[in-house]
Amino acid sequence: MNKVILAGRLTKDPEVRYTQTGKAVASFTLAVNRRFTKEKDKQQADFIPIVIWDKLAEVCGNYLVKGTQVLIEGRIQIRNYDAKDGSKRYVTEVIAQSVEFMGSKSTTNTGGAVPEAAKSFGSEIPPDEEIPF
Amino acid sequence: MNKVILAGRLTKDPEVRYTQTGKAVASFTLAVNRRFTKEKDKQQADFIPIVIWDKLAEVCGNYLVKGTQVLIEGRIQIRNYDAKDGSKRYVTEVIAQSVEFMGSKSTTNTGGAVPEAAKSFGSEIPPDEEIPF
Amino acid sequence: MNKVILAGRLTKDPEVRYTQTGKAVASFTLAVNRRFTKEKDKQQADFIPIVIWDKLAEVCGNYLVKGTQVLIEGRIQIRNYDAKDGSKRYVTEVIAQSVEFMGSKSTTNTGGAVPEAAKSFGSEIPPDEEIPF
Amino acid sequence: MNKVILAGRLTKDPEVRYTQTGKAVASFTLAVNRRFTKEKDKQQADFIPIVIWDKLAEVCGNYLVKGTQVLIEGRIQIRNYDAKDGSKRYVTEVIAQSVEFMGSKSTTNTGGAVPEAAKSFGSEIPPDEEIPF
DNA sequence: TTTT
DNA sequence: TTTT
Repeated sequence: MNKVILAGRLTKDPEVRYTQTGKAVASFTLAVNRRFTKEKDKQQADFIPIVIWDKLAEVCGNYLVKGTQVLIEGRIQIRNYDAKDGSKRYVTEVIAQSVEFMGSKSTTNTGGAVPEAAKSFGSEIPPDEEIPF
Repeated sequence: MNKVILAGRLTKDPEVRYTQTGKAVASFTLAVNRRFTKEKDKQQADFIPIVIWDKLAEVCGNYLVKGTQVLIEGRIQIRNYDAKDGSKRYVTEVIAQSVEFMGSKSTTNTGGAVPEAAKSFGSEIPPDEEIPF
Repeated sequence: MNKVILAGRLTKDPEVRYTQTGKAVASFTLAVNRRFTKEKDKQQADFIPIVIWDKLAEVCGNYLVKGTQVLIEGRIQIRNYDAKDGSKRYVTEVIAQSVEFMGSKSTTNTGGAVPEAAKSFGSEIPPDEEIPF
Repeated sequence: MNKVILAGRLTKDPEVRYTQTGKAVASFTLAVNRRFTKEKDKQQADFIPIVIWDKLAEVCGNYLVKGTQVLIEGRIQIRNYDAKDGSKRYVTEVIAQSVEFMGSKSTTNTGGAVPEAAKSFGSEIPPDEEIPF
């Protein structure tokens, strides 16, 4: 079990790229506000890198923009790469498995509204069926 | 581990009552929309009974109203009681441990805004401290 | 968002049935212990009805037995049916979307071990791929 | 909302230190195995840094050892520090809010068993009370 | 019995 | 750098 649930806002428009095999990958940083701790604690936030694959990446690229409020479900993943100085470096990202829009209508690139059908995606639920007992 | 996370809207204003020992208990039903399943599937929802105790109950009584969009964290609890016909009956409720307001400004009873300090409560986070290594 | 995570033990072997269209449905009750509350509080538990569909239902039917310890991810669903006395009755169930075996080797029906490949199922993760940036 | 749930095993004994103000902080790395992806994919895991504060830190220091299987609930936190070369570096950690032991009895340092009362801690649940309606 |  |  490796499960993450985050509510926050995009700090910038998503970037969408493609792997050599043609898979879409979207990425952005999510600002997740911390709970107030009484004192005026200058509204702290964690800035968490989000990565999204495939069709979900494309939908996000089309509908999310800087400031959009989303509810993300995913998992933590740690990637390593070699720094220029030869040392091994680690990046921690949340791989999103589903993304839900939340209330607040932020400005969108297109000025348009999000179609009802695109408000929630990534883990469809099968239609209700009679349970045979 | 018994953990529940729900995003939805109150189907009515919360009811707040008090136990004989003076503890506050709030309750309401949360409408949680299901994911679309392609077909026009007439916007299905689950209507989930929520129960909240103590100070959190009072805050909810003060700020939440019918239609408010919230993000709830809690646990499933099964209570049993004796029906009038003598049989044992079970109720399943979600005991909320924390409640967060979400974007969409629905009409409020008071017409007033939710104070910033009341937007999220139930599991405060201690201020950041230096980790000693 | 309608997400549930439960850790507990089956109170009996799963029952597997089939819908008229041939879909498998497994069901069982999960005993989820509550957190101790200091006093000897006689080890309380919630007994939560679990429902599982399709291939996952069959795997569960094959490997889970009374006493097996599992970690379940799913969603709350409320079903209604008509009682014999004509009134409407509601049942709350957790629809499991993934099931993970946990440590404790309980007795199994077959006396055999759970094959490594069956220890966790319901939400496979694609193999790691280079992120193109 | 910033919620993480992880099941995995400690890759080493926890380290417990103290801040200048005397608060305990425990830390260790949790190995969280990924879901199989069919192929023999050489049992991949994510190695996730866990940080625990206060009393919970001390309990963990006393009972957890390398190999212990645990279920952790917490939140993602990003800390920044200045590298020796003057650049800003970021560390991502999971701050654990509750820890539950899981089945598998791994070898312990002490050779002793975990007392029942220490099996789960960090988010106690109040004893059941009559709901006044 | 239900929310948007 | 890593657990079973």
